[in-house]
Amino acid sequence: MVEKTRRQAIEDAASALFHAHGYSGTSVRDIARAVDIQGASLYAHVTSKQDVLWSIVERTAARFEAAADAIEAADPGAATFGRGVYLIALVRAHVGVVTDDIERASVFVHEWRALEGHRREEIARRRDAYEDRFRTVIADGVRAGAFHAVDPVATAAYVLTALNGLVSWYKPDGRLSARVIADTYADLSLRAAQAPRMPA
Amino acid sequence: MVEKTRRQAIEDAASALFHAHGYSGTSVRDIARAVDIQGASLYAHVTSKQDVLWSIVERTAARFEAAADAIEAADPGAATFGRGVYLIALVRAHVGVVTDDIERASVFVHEWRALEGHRREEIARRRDAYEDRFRTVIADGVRAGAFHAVDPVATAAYVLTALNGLVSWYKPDGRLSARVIADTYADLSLRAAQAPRMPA
DNA sequence: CCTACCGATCGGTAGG
DNA sequence: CCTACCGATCGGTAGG
Repeated sequence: MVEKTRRQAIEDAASALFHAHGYSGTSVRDIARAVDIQGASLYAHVTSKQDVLWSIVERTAARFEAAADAIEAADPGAATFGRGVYLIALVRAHVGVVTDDIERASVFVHEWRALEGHRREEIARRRDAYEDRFRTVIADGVRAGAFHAVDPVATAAYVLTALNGLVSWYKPDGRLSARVIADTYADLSLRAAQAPRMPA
Repeated sequence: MVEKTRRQAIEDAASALFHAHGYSGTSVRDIARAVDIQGASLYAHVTSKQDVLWSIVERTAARFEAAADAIEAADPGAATFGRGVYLIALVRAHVGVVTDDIERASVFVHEWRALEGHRREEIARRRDAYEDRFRTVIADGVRAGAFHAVDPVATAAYVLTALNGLVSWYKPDGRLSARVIADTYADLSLRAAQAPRMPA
C-alpha cells in the first residue's frame, strides 16, 4: 500500500512536470526531486521514464474510452437518443475527463507522440477509434438531416481539437467552472454541426 | 546572400524538427545534421538554440498579426462589415497562415512556452492581444444580437483552439485542400457563434 | 565551416 | 531508498 502510494505520487509529479515542460523537457531527477527522493531511487519504483509516460497516457486513454462507452451503454445504438443529444453527451463526457484531471489530459493530448514503438502505435490507433465516434455521430446526423456538416471528418477534427484545446487554458480555480465549460462547449459543438431549424 | 540562404535553411530544418519532436526533443546536432554541417558549425550562423526558436516564433507571430491587421485595414472599425463577415475573415486569415507554413505554425502554437525570460512574456502578451480580436468581434456580435455566444471568452477560446488544432492534422497533400478547410472552418466557427435566424 | 574540447547533465545500473 | 558510478549526449566555446 505504501509502495502503491509512492508510485501514485511519482505519476502525479510526472504528470504535472510533463504538462508544464513536456516529456523531453523533464528529467528523471526533476520527477525525483518533486517526490523528495534521489534521482536513482526513482528506479526502485519505475522501470523507466518511458514507463511512467506510458502509464499516464494509457490510463487516460482508458478514461476517455470509458466515458464514451458509458453513453453507448445508456442507449445502445442510439435507439432513443437523437444525434444531437448523442453529440452533446460525447462532448460533455470528453470535457469532464479533461477537467477532472487537467494535467494527465494534457499529457495524453500533447505527449503521446513521445511514446516509442508499438506503444505509440497502439495509442495512435485508439485515438483514431475514439475520434471515429465523433465522425460517426456527425455523419449519421448529416444523413438524417439533423446536421449540416459538409465534411464529417473535418467537423469532427474541429470539434475534438477545440475540446482538447481546453488543456491549454482550463484552470480548476478559474472564472469558469467545469460545469459551465461543459455546458458552453456542448452548446457550441452542437450549434456548429446542426442544420438551421429554419433555413434562410 | 549565401549567408542568408544558410540561415534560412537552418530555420527551415529547425521548424521541421521542432514540429516533429519539440524544442527540447531536438538537439543542435539534429539541426546541423539536417543541413549537412557539423554541430559546432551551426554557431557560425546562429548565436544559440533559443535564438533559432525565437526567430521562428516571432516571425510567425508577426504573420498572424499582419493577416488580422489586413482585415481591419480593409474595413476600419468594421464600418461596413457585419460581425459575421468579420469573424469569417479572421478565421480565414488564421487558417491561411497555418496552412501556408504548417511547421512554423506548429512551433508557434506548441513551442512558444520553451522561450525564456522576457521573450516568453512578450509572446504571451501578443498571443493574448491576438486572441482578444476574436473575443471582441464575438462580444460585439452578441451585443448586436447577431451572435448567441453565452460567454465570448470561452467562445473565442473554443474557436481559436479549434483553428490551432489544425497544426496536428493538416497535411499539405491531404484529401482536404487549404481552401476547403478554410471554407469549412469559417462555416463551423460562424455557425457556433451565430444566433439562430428563427429561434425555435 | 572544421577539429578538438569544455563542464554539465542525461537516463540508467551496481551494490548495498 | 541511498551512494557511487557508467557511457552518452547536451549546448556551447576556442582557435583556426
